[in-house]
Amino acid sequence: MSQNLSNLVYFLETELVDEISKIGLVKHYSEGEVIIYPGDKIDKVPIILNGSVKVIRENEKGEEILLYYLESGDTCAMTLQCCMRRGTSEIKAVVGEETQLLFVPSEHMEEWMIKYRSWREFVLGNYHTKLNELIETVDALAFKQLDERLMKYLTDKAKVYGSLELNMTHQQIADDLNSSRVVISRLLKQLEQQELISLYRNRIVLKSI
DNA sequence: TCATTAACACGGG
DNA sequence: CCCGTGTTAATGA
Repeated sequence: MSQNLSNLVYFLETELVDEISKIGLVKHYSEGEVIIYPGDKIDKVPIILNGSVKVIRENEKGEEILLYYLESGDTCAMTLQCCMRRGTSEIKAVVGEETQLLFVPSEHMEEWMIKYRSWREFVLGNYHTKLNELIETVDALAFKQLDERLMKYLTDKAKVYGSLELNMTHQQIADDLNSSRVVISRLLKQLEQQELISLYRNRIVLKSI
């Protein structure tokens, strides 16, 4: 396990990796499982060993928007921030595909931030990339038309799964983008005519990322 | 004007 | 067959 982690986050000090492997707890999740609900008390920091996790913001009506994905070697910036303040979660975390998470009790966070330069870099690096992804998402929501959002959604998915081939229905996409299937079907058809994608039943193939 | 809802036919798996 | 897909018409924001 510690081997697994040090491969993902190669610059962590060996001393730190030892410490993590001593107190860390590995948990396995399958697709669709909810790891964190809004309002949950956070006392552990997750690090993604493999798979992918969707970080989702929910309003009071239960409507959702996808903030960003977490992938191997990522930690959740939102959760970390919760841990440091000993707060509750503002977000929901759902497993995208089969995932292994490494949990580290949050009481070590402050100490590690001071003690380990590599941990600081790891955390700040993650903050940086996730904040940028969040800005991209905000841009897409605020400024882009649905067709551009759809294309971003498809390429994001392709990146997360590491494949140009996506197995999902138009309805699922419509749900994720808070739209209707009619619109998604029409836009996908347009993208196909622009030769950006190919459409099949339950399957969409991107020409490139 | 453009999205959503409902309705319907087609056909792939 | 079942349901995902492609379209259309009516309605609403």
